Amino acid sequence: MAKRKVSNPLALAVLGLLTERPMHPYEMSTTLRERAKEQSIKLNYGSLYAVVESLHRHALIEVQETLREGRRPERTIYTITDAGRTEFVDWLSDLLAIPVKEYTQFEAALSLMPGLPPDEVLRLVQTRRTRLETEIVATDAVLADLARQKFPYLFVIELDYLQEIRRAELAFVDRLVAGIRDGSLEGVDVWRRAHETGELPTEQDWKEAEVQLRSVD
Amino acid sequence: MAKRKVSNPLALAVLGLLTERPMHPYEMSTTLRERAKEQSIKLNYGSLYAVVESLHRHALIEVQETLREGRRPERTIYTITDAGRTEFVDWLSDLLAIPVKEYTQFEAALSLMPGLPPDEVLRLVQTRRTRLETEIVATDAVLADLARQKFPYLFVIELDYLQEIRRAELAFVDRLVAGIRDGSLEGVDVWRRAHETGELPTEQDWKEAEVQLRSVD
DNA sequence: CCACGAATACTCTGAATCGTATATACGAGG
DNA sequence: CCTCGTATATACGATTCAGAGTATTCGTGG
Repeated sequence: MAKRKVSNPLALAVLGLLTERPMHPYEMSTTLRERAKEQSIKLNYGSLYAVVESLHRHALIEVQETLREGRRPERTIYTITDAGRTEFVDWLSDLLAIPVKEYTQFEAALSLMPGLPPDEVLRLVQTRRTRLETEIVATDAVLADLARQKFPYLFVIELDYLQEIRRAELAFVDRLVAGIRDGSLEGVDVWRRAHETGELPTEQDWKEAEVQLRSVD
Repeated sequence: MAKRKVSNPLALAVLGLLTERPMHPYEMSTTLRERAKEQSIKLNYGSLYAVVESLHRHALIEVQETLREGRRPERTIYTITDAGRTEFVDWLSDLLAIPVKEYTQFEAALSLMPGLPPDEVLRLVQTRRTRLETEIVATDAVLADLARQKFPYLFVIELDYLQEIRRAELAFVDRLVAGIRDGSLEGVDVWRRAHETGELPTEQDWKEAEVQLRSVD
């Protein structure tokens, strides 16, 4: 997976849009919004204009024309170049075929979780559980509505993916809640005691785990 | 979830470490590495020093002493302040209790997927499937090894979470593969034809879907 | 039919973040 | 003696972000 000149996924979306037809940046942003791609691709003006400029610098897109209606700011309309089309296909293919490690906030939180006492964590993840479930139900309703309207599922498949992931997280959280509650989570006792007495896994313990852990990278 | 003065999760990890004992930045980085937290929290020098400086600016940590051994670069040893301890607990609690939307590359790719023809996508996600499975098996082996050594699962719980998520993705990919292959994926026909004739969902179609989709935000 | 607040259509800025390269010291191994 | 690996950072350009700033146009209630 070679390094890309422009690496923001928003740039991939821009290339995708320009594959359909020429557009100016603001139109890209509204189109993405309309199609709910904002859900899956982070969009903000600052980034959009920067990304477009960068694509232009790297000759993946080019200016078709710039025009002005009334006294509004100029609009610069871009088209995609052949290099751009190639990059789009190549990049998208990579993303589909090669899993890349992503860092989520929750993962970070889990790895620092022992910094809070178990009963506190229990309360917190129970809250998370509730919220997750609410989100899942809401999105399910939307998907059902769309299905009723015969809107092709294919174009909102990323929502379905999201749901699958959320459900998995929900399952994980449920296990965690149960594990803390009934003490079946291996290590809760140590954990609880640590927050009473201050005892934590020693550097020695880590040394012994390190060999295995290293291989995860 | 109020905005934090320092928002990089690496900063949370730094606070966590300084809760245990005073450290200098380089030691933080090696400790995180040793504990495989690098797996779950993105770490690079540039960010680490910047983040420490920022924490310092905001009085969440303070300099304990700076010392020099021989003619090596100086080491600046930091301690956590009361404000820092509070921030740590507060921030970590937030992350555990409140699900936040994260944008993954694969989600972006899925949402742009119709830009490639279905049979190409089939090939690509099959590749992904294989790689995912390999990763899952490898990490399972590591976890099993650690269990055999009686290393407390609690301290690598984030790996277990990762696995759960990966398995969910695998299940999703499997459904996708099957759906394209046997045509049961709603819309494949339209999709395939689009890549032969250029027909895509109209702006009108999107307009109709928009009401529902908007509510997902 | 007009005023004025809301929405539309953009641009700009400063700060945070990233990746990567570099400086420099020291100890160990060949 | 030379080279590597570990130790302890700093430098720096490019990217990314959040949100403020600035015009225009639209919608609506008086």
